[in-house]
Amino acid sequence: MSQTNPRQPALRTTRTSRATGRVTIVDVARHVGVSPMTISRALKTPERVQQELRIRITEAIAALGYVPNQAASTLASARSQVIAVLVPSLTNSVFIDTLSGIRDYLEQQGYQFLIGETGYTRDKEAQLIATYLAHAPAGFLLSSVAQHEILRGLPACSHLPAVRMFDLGKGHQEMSVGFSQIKAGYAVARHLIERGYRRPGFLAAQLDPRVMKRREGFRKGLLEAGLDPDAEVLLAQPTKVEMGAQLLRQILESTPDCDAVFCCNDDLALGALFECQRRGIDVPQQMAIVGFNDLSWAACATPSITTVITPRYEIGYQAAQLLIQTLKGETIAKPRLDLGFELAAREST
Amino acid sequence: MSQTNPRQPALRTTRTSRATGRVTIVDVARHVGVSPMTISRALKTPERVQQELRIRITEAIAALGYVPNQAASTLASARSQVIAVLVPSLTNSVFIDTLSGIRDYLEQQGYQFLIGETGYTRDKEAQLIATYLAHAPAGFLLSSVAQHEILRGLPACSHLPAVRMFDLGKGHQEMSVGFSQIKAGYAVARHLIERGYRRPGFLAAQLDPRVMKRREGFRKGLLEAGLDPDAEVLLAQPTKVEMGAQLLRQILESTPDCDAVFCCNDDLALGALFECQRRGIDVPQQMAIVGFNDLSWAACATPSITTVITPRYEIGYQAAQLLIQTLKGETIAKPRLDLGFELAAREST
DNA sequence: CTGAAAGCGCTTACAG
DNA sequence: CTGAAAGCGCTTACAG
Repeated sequence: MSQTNPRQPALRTTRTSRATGRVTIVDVARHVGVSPMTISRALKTPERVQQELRIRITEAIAALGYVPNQAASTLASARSQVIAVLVPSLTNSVFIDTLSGIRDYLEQQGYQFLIGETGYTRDKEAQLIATYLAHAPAGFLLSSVAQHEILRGLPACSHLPAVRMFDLGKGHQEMSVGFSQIKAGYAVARHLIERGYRRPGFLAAQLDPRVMKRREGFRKGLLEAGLDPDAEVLLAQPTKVEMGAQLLRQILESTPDCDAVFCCNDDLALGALFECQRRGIDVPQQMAIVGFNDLSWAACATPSITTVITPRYEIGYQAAQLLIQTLKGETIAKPRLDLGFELAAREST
Repeated sequence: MSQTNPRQPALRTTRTSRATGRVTIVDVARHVGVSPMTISRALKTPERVQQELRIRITEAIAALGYVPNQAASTLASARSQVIAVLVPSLTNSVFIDTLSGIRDYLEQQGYQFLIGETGYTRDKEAQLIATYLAHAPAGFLLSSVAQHEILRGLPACSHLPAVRMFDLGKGHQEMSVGFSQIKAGYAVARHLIERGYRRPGFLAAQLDPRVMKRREGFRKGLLEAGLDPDAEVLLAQPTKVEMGAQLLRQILESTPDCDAVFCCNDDLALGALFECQRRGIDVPQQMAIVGFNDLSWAACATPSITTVITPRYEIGYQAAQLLIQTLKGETIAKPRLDLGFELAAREST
């Protein structure tokens, strides 16, 4: 250990005992003839390195096939380039679009992301957050209030930035990107009322808080118009197309004079449409159908399905943007982004 | 620096200069009164730590709220707990089920995964593989031949285990989990022929290698039966429901006597069904429709859609299992897992 | 603009 | 079964 000759064989042996064989920043530095620190700078803050040197470093990196070791970087800087994203469900295509938005923004910023599926349960959410903490994520993109609460309750991550997606936060304390679920439900009620339907029902599965807010807005609209809001069938099970058929059968039994249904998502709407076709119920003459989200089939179904177009991709993109801006220490003008929604009136109503 | 008194303030300052405030393995060790090494063992190989000690350590970890630092672990061991998964598309629900399978297995094994969307282009695949290398993934789960080639071409990861999903490898050199796309296409042809259709067409978008293999099998079946295999419309664009309608219109123009269509996936089949309904073409009397994958709507459409049930979840689960077994150094009995498929004959044929 | 030193929090490889 | 030493490959915090 007291030997100082760099060519000393014993030293080499010692250095090699745990060698991984990977090309490191030290190899690049040696190749160029500068210190490792300069390589690090050329990578992170190129403007602080002489241009001529920068070019030689870039060439050396390519020549040696150097790939930075993220683990070393994360350990040394106590900051990772990983964002933890928590969504209730991957099976639900709704969140896939949001993930695409997140990915597109994070990719261009050099960040990676870890996707956690919470399955709509609080235990699972808490467990996932704990797991992800071990990866020292730079921040969180969440999609429920519960997640926010859990995160803030953990001392280890009370400082980590988080953005809530899909619904809007109360005030400016938490960042959020989404739209008003209540207003969307209300808009659907208004649409049906204006088209003259007098006995609209509500069909829902997977009763997460957002679905319940849509219901709240829908009921409000019906009540305001003097209509009975209690024609509804709610099931806690996971949503799938087939369940739309089942829910339609159920509401037809409990409310035989039901003339329109607001399905809490397009999968259910599709199932309801198929069930109407199967029973020879004419849509929209005998039964109007409204979906939610504008998934790919809504516009091209026969008849085309009236639905609420939601800015899913944008929610992901802008939530990611908000998070990265926060990480960079930029000031956030609007920590609460209402991206709105649009009701697409089609043949099914 | 030569000071040895542990309470020496200057030393504390030095130690604190880059302190992250996180609870580390050293804190836990101090709390229990053992060396950090013992804590590490209690976590990784508990059977090598005295039971009484193990319990005290577990308690200390809970009391202090210790979360292991993955970056440090990865750096020290040169092995991460991250698996890189590359799929062509997230929008396609087909891969979502596979991701669920992957997640379920990896989660129980304590692994995380990074998802990359290759978008069916080779450049993107190469770029993603390079990015993921920086995270020192323990292995790869891939879904195309090109990915395998790229990976094996990079010296940095020629040693990393990889499993190919969806189709089967040639020999035993690479690990693969999937089924024969050619046989599946062939089975669809046989089914249509047996039901008496004489002019079946093939509709496809997103012409990836797997789609082309289905086509190959389908054509083989038609040729064997003495039928003309050239009634087909192929589009390179990404697949979506609406395109099914468009493809049906096109084949009706190019092949007016077409009496059945094999759509390369269920999205296209749904769009084709809607188009038939729109035009008043009776399914299956005037036009039979076959899809692929058995997505949720196929069974409950009106009429229900004949399709090929593919073991998507299982493919993900077993591919992950194969990979982890390899990482653990276990011997792999069957590196090439044919999980098969099943043709579900329904009302649309 | 560039570099020498120290440290991030673990695990490896030995010793005992 | 337990521990002291060294090292993984970067970045921080200073110096110059």
